[in-house]
Amino acid sequence: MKSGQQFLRRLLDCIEDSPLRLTRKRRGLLEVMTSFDRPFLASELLEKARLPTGDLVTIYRTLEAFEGIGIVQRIPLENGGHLFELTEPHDHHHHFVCRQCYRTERLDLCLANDLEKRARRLGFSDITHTMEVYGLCADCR
Amino acid sequence: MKSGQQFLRRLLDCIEDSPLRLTRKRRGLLEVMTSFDRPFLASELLEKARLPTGDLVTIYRTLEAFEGIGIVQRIPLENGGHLFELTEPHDHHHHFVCRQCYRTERLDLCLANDLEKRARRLGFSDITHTMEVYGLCADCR
DNA sequence: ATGAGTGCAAATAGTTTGCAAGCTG
DNA sequence: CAGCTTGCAAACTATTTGCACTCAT
Repeated sequence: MKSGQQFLRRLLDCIEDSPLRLTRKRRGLLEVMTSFDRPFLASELLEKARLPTGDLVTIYRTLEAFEGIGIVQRIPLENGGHLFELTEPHDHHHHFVCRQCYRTERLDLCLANDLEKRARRLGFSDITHTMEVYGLCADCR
Repeated sequence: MKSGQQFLRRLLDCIEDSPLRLTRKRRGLLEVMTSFDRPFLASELLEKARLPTGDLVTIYRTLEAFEGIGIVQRIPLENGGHLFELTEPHDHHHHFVCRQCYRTERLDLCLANDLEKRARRLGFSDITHTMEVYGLCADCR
């Protein structure tokens, strides 16, 4: 529940400023996403959303579209799956993730600059990076 | 082809010092693994190994077992899959990974201490972390 | 009305599980 | 010779693709 209306408003604006179409479904999904108090699984979003109808495929495509305009960030899990997080546009950051309950804490530390510089020096382009910390949170221990 | 015989010898010793059984199959797989000049996919190992017989299941179980005693490291890929790397025992490190050809470069930078300290402060235990840099290598660009 | 978005069915990729048979210490 | 290992078949999870239909602009 990221501070409510103004946040939602900014995200809606962000979609309208993008080439994406603001459909009823997307409006609905966006609203449901703001109601989570933590990053969520695609399946959790589907479950909580079940708008008129709903399909995991649409969830994935929507998340991908939103990720493309920078309002959704993807958090890789140890098993290959992902958590998704609705964020301020292009607010890149990392997380501590409980491998049991999937609760996360924000990790304010990012080596993007250093890593990209090193990667470029090695001849890489189109550089991205991940950095996640997994553990058992106090509640799950 | 990590410097050959002495390396292989150390790994064999490592297995013998572990609770794992040193079977003919494992000996064979270990040898094939040393013949790679870069981290490999489970399927690549199967293909190159095809010892008398061979099965992906056994590849995965062997990799898991070797990972358990610290001579195999797992490199997560963007799509949820993994590369595997035969290393000196417990030689934890990270990588630059080409998302096209899967060639990797070693990344000598690890925040394990800092990250674990922060995680513990947040109440996490059994802490692990990942940090990978993905890009297109010079050859693939 | 044109093309992006959606639902349904089906496919994929990578990995895991169960169980009977084989081999190692 | 007990029990770790292996093979085979099958299941699974998360995600993707193809195609016809629908809806936003």
